[in-house]
Amino acid sequence: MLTVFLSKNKLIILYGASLALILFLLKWLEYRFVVISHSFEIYVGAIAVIFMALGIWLALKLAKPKINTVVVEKEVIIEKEIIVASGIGFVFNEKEIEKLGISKRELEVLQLMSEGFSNNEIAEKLFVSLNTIKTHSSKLFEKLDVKRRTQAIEKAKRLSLIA
Amino acid sequence: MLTVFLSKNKLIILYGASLALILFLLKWLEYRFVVISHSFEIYVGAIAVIFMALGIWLALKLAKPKINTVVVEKEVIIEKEIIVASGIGFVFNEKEIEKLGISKRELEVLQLMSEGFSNNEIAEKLFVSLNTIKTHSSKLFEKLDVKRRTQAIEKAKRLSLIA
DNA sequence: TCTAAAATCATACTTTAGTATGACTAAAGA
DNA sequence: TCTTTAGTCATACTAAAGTATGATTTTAGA
Repeated sequence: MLTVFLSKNKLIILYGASLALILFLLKWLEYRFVVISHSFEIYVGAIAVIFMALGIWLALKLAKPKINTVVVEKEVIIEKEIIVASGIGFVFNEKEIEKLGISKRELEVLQLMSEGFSNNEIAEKLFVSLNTIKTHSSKLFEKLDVKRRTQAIEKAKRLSLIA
Repeated sequence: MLTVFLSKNKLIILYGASLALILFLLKWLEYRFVVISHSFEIYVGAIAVIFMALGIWLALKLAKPKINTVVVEKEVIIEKEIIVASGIGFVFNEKEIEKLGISKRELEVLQLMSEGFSNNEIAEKLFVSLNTIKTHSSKLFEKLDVKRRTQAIEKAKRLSLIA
């Protein structure tokens, strides 16, 4: 019971502990700096920096962007190409994506590739390392059974995997 | 000139202004609270909260835009215009091709690039050397004002330079 | 709780891609 | 005829892209 609670709220507990630690640290800093004259600004600045960093960290940690793939299965009589050409909207070929076993992250990379971004630029955009993008693209090429990114783009567009 | 600068850096200026405002506010708060005894904690707490909020706001503002791939399914009625538009024939944007000064050979290379062929494969197909293809593609990138073949493909398709 | 898939990153390496520069030829115009 | 342009090719680079392999960490499911 307790262990379940612990594991389930691991993240929250971690945050609480972090906060407590920081508060303790701040209290200590307060007593250290308050005696030294003209250190008030430094103390306040430190707090500002620490909490801003904490805020940024929290936001980035908690606000994980997820791809909302809304599946609406309806009768589609007309072929994709015609729909695209008529500019009504783009229909992702989710069946094919699933069939090929392409993950969300891989799809993101594929999309950015098709927009002309380099691996480095994609890495920056997704806040991951270059190596990660290379790994993603390699797996992508395997799944798509292609050898190059240009081929991947061509095939992905043809199969309506990406816009 | 100045207005262009202002409009281009609107966001950055806004951030700067916000920061200045907050600093001003904090200074005021400092003088208000510092005289009142035992308000030190309140002041520090306020700073912590404000800067944490600022951090969260900043992170959310600057973080990666969520990719919401929403599948929109609409009832599509087949019409003559749509079928015609759907590609019985592709209309090349010859004006743009001429405007950019792209030669026939370069256009051939561009087309093959977009089909996913490597420089080597293109060279074989056109019965020329790899270096020739590299020269063509380099000139092509200059004329298209791009850095990579994937960008070239994206732009060329967007401008209907190729099918 | 245990596990498998997904995502991350690294190191080391090979292969393509792309740049810079210069040279040669053929064709088309002024 | 002279000049320009397109097309060809080479050498020598630098910069990306892609492969192989292994490791770690999340995340989601059974």
